[in-house]
Amino acid sequence: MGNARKISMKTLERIVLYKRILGDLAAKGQKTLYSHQLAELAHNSPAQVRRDLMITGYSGTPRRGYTTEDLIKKISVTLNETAEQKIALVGIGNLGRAILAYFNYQQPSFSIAAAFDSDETRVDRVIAGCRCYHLREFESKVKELGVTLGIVTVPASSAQTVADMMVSAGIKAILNFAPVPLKVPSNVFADRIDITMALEKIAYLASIK
Amino acid sequence: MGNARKISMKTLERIVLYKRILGDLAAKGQKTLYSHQLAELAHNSPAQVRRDLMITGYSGTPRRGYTTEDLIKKISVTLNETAEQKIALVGIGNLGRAILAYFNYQQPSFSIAAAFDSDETRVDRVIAGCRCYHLREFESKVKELGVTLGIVTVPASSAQTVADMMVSAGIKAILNFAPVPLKVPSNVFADRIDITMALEKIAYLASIK
DNA sequence: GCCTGTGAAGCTATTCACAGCT
DNA sequence: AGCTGTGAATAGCTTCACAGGC
Repeated sequence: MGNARKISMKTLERIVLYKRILGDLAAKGQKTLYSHQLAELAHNSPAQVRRDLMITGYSGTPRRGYTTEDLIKKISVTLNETAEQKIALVGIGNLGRAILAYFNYQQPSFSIAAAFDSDETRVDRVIAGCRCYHLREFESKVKELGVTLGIVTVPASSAQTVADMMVSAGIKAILNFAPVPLKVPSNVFADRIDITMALEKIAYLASIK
Repeated sequence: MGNARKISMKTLERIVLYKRILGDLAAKGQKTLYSHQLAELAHNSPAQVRRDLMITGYSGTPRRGYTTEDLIKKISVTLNETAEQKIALVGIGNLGRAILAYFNYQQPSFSIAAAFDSDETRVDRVIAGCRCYHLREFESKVKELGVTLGIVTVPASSAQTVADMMVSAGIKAILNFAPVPLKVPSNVFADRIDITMALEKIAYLASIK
């Protein structure tokens, strides 16, 4: 589904950040801003900001800069945020519960439509407004609810199995918190957030300072 | 403290991943491996692996590849993992607790030395083996315990304040889970893990597939 | 033969610098 | 005067391709 002028991964990440920053500014009533202001808030350069915004097709006006609301809208369109996408989370452990709590009370733009676990003691209840099912119901629920995104918060040993289930249920992109890279077909996208690796990275950076 | 032949951020991230993969293989008894095997496990190319490993100074032998244990050791040295670094976590909410639980039972290589919160009802107890203190004790405890790394799991509104406290207590690197970029002096490193942004990114990637 | 290490090429991303607009 | 948008230059990263070793 694409008006997709191909966006690079790095630009994509920054644009998502710009959108959030702009949202915060808009909420505070700021109507316009310059590339150097956005750059300062995003911790990068004005040239970088202008270059990134080119791909949205939005043009600011010289002298007045960008109109906050218009730019937000243009970014949303660029990111194809027309249809709300639904999320399925698998792995109702500590981290899974934390993510459920985080989302369903402070993120309006996304919703976790259902959560799953293979442990009978964790299912058939509601956490932070989200229904929890046994993993055996995964495929049918995903199809019934029209889920397109998956979050994996199971231990490393079962992450790949869960990813395979997600792929065969038709999920198009996966966010994986397990400390292992997932193997998925090329029409599915898998990204990983690995807290231990992030710590090792900052530990190194601390050690050379 | 540096034998630091400058490592780029991307290489650093991959090397950390290699180390973990190698650790898993070593635990399974694998003694040697080739660049193409490591590449497959890390989802990148053999040339990339060999290029990355150059920076550790370790040489494999042609025909037999790399010796798992030796390579792990060499990577550890490259990452300056001589002195164990201690971590302070601030923000004992759902996510903070999940991280405490995750670490202190399955990560031997790091330890969260103390946790802090400004809410009186969350302090003066032990979670997953980690003592919880009121934020007012932060600086003295950090100095007493020799903490060098910080994890921020407070809401966006107080993240910068907490980061400032960390900086003035002498912490050298910060891992930030709050959805806002932190402003820190250039001798401190701040990295961010932003779950919402990660989701927006995969949502976009799902939408163009 | 089949691996490693690495110079060189190719590619991607960032920054510079300036014309054009208001 | 002071901003934007964008070619052109630079810097950074990845892949190619091959000499050298076992």
